[in-house]
Amino acid sequence: MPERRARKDAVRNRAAVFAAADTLFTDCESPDDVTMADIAAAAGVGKGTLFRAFGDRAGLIRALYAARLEPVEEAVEAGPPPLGPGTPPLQRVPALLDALLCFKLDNRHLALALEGSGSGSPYRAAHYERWHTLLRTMLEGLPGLPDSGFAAHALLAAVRADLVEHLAGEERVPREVMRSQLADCTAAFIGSPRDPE
Amino acid sequence: MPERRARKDAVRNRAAVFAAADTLFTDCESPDDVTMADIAAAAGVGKGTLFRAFGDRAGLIRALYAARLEPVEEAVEAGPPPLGPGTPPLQRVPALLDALLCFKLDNRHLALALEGSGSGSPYRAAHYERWHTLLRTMLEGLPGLPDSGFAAHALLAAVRADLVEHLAGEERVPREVMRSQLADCTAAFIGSPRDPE
DNA sequence: TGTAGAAGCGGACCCCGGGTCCGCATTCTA
DNA sequence: TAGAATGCGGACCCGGGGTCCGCTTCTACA
Repeated sequence: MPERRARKDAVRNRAAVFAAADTLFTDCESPDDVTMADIAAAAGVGKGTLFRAFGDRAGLIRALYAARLEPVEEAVEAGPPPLGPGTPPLQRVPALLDALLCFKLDNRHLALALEGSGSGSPYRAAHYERWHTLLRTMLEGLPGLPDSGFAAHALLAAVRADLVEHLAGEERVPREVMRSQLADCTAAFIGSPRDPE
Repeated sequence: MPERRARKDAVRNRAAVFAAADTLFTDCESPDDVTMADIAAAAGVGKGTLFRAFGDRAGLIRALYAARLEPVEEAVEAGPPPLGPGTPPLQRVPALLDALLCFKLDNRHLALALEGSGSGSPYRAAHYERWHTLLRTMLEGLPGLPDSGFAAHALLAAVRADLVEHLAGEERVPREVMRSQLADCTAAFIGSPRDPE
C-alpha cells in the first residue's frame, strides 16, 4: 500500500500550526478575529502550508476541536460510570449533557468557531451525529418519553456553544450554577430524581 | 420638533429594497448567496441607497425579520387564546413554542440569516429577549420546575432556526410531525398531559 | 555520499463581498 | 423659481479566505 510516510518538515509544520492556532483561539476575544494569516504568522509558516495541511479554515477548526474533544469521547466510550457505557440511562443522560456543557465552557471559542463556521450548520458535523445517536438510543429506553430523535436534538440544543457563551459571558452565570440548572432541566425532562410525591 | 418628513423617493426606494430583499431571501438556496449587491440590483437601486436605508446587512435582515414577525407578536400580545394573554401557562407555553416553530418553518432563510448573521449571536437580538422574558414569566407559575430562566433558554433552543432547517431540509421531517414532536417534548418538560399514574 | 525528483514551502496574488465616498440629481422650502 | 438640503449611485476601498508556482528541502536509491 503505497501510502508514503509524510515528510519530517511537514509533520513539524503541521504541529506548529496546530499549536499556534490552539493558543490563538484560546486567547482571542472572538473566534473570528483570529485570521488564517495570523495563525500562519504565529506558527512561523506560510499561508500555503497552512491550507495544504488542513484544507481550509473549517478543516483546521474541526481538527482542533476533535483533538480537544477526544478525552470526552474516550470517557464516554470506555470510561467509568456515570459517563461510560453500562450506566443506566437515567444517570448517563445527565452525565453526558453535563460533560458536553463543561467541554463547551472549557473551549468556548473553539466551539463557537465550529458551530458558527460560516454556512456549515452544526448539524452536519460528524461528532454531532454521534452524540445525537447515542443520546437517542439512551432515551429510547426511557418510559413516557416522546419521539426520542427530536428529544435528543432538543437536549443537545440546550448546550449549544453560543447559548453557553451567552450565559457565561453576558449573563455571567457561574459555571457551577449553570451545571446545576442544566441538571435540573434534564431531570425535569427525563423525569428522574424529582421525588415522586 | 424638527423631524423633517422623509423625501418621497427615499420612502419609495426603501420599499423597493425591502420587497426585493424579501423575495430574494425567500427564493434563495442559502441566505448567504444573496448578496447586498444582488439586492440593490434587484431593487433597481445603488448600493449606497441600500446601506443608507438600513445601515448594514444585519440591519436589513432585522428589518425584514421584524416585519414578518409582527403578526406573531400581535397574536401573542393581544390575540385570542391559546396564544394571547389570559391563557394559563400550561396551554400558552406550548402554543407559543408551536407558533415560533411554524414561524421559522415559514421563514427559514430569513431566520437562518438572522441567527447566523456573522458574529452577532442570536441571543443579543431584541426579540429573543422578549420571547425569553415572556416564556420565563410563564414558566415561573408552574410547579416543580427548575430555574425558569435557563429552562426558557432551553425551550427556545429547541426551535432554533438551524435545527428547524436541518430537520425540515435534511431529515425531511414533515411539518405536522415536527409540530407534534415539539408539542410532546414541551409536554414532557412542563409536565402537563402525562396522566398521573 | 551524491543525485534525481518528488514532496512541501511560502508569500505574492486573486476574488469576492461588505461598506464608504463624493460629485451629481431630485426634492422640498421660500 | 432659486437655493439649500437631502438623497442617489456606482466607482472604490479594505480585509480575509483561498490559490499558484518558482524555489527549497527532504527522501529514495545507488
